[in-house]
Amino acid sequence: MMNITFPDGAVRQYEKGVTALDIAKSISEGLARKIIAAEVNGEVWDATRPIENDATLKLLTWDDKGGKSTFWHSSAHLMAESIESMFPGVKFWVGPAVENGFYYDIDLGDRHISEDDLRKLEVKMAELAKQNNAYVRKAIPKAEAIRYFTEKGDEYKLDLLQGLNDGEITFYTQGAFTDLCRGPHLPHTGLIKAIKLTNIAGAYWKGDEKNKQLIRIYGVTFPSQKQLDEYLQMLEEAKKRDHRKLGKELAIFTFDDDVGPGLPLWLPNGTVIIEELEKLAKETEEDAGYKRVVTPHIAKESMYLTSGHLPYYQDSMYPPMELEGIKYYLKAMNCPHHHKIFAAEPKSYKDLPLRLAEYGTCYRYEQSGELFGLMRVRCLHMNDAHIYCTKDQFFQEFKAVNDMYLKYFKIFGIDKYVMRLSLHEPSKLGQKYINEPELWIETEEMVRQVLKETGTPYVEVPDEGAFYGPKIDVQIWSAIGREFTLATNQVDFAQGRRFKLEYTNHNNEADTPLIIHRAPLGTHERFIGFLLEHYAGKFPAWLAPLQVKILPISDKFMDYAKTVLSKLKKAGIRSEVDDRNEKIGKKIRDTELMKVPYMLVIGEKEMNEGKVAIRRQGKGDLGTKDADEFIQEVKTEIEERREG
RNA sequence: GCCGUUGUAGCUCAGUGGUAGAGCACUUCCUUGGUAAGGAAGAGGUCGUGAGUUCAAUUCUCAUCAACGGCUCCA
Repeated sequence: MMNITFPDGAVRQYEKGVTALDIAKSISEGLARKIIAAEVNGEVWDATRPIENDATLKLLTWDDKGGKSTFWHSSAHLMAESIESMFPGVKFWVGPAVENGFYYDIDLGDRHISEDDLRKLEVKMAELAKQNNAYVRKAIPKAEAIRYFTEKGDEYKLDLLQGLNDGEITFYTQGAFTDLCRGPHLPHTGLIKAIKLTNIAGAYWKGDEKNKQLIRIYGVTFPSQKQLDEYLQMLEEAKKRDHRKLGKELAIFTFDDDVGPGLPLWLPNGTVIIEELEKLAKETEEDAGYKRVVTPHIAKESMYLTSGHLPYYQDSMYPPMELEGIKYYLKAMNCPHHHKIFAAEPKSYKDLPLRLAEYGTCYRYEQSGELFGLMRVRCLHMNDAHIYCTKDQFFQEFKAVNDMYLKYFKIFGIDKYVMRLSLHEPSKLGQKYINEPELWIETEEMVRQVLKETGTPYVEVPDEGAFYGPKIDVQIWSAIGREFTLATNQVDFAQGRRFKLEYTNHNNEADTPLIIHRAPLGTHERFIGFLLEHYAGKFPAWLAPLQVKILPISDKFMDYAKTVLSKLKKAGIRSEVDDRNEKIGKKIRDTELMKVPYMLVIGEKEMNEGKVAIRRQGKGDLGTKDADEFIQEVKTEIEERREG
């Protein structure tokens, strides 16, 4: 007998060789039917794998994270089985579970696969699932495994085997399909009740674009049709707040074929938002001791050679224009221009920290397939600034930037993000990263200290730094689940030297400043794209393109409506009168759909009493108020940038 | 850039080898109506672009451009 300890601390005795599924059955049949896998001593195991020694045990169902990923990984095997039956002789790479489902990477040889094939595969999978085939685990000696896949002619699995040690290799078989796999898996295929293959994509082998491209098929499965339906419903809901859809509906931005891909045109409504954001940035930066500067959109090649950007960035810069033998590039970043401003006049330690800010327009030639609405564009307006400081000032300055981030996030109510400390990768010094090993380690530690001492939660990620230093990125997710960097705060110990930036220190010696690059509001493009989704288009009054819409019940009240309008305008509130010949219900509906924060319904009663009937978007009728009182309240709400 | 899908009116989308339709939006008229769609009439498209097959192409084929879903990449 052996002791099995459960999550609640209870200990029960079982025969050696018992499985988690047996244990579940001993508790209840209902539970046993739901078991997907088990955590044995903290490791996820097959529910059907015998337990031979004392262990802690947690039974995993669909509701556990480990349960879902096991379910989806097993689904990937089931999909592979149906693919192999439809396309005999295909070769498989890997088929992991992902955040929402699973995929399998496949080499189809010369064959093609279409959306229609996915529907056929779904049918085949459902048919195979119904056979309730067990997933059978088998330990295999390495030599035998190599023999198996050599006979099968599958070089991908042989490549995988190279990295594995003899004694740790297992095969899993369900039905007619056998795969090299660490597991774990479901007890049997019958648990997979609802199947949706979502899309076909190309994926480079081992994620390297120099390698052959495999076909990746994504899918998602559930233990019941109801859960699949709910999931698909949720995806539909998410699409409703996609910034590309809202951007069109609310007339925020547009693209035009003649202007070019990735070059957004900001419509009047979007421009209002841009200007409000710039106003916020300018106020905040003024308070924080920044100086504003303005720089040209182009510069000579020599500057980007000095900065070192050219060898790293050339592929994502628009090609140069050449005049009189000199190459000019559209700027892809503002830093070098700002460095030149620093260098324009001799500096003393008394001038530091020097903080230069600009909403800089940059152009980056992103690959066509990478463009994505406003989130990934080729023309961007960056909330940029560079802080030049001494090493002694660094902590204070970096912390102040961090505080500015948090202040902004509070204003916008941004709470779903991850701060990511991006570090260098020592093996790539001199290639992806500037070859200054000591400085990397030193500055990375300083940044880490700021995060720790300010109690900012963060994750560390190697091999994500900028080429000139470590950085903190703020990661967010779009409505459809794609991850983006919203804002960035970077250390730069390289460009100061490259540009020979110097200041005279206390000892009358020349010294090189440290540089902080920071963009708390990222770019207008990505930030507004994010805000559209964050607010689902319902901007707080201070950001709303139109803040108040006056809705006269009939044109008899038009004169009074115009009186109210002129008062609103005088108070600096963006407002309009709906003077269309429509019924009030229609005017309200249209204004609600345009997500205007305040509607003023005006009829005979309001006109006679000098009042306005207030309706708040999404909240309905708020009753009547004296017109002047309403104006004062809205004005305050806007000035305080309240969320509403 | 690569793999896959799509491209019809301002928007959302039907449809067809014999040069096109709906709803909303728009214009005009009727209606002056109190908190999410009043009624009628009208106007609007060389069916993304270029070539090919055909007596005939928006429809079939190819190329190209753009968008979308991924990969790679990134603020």
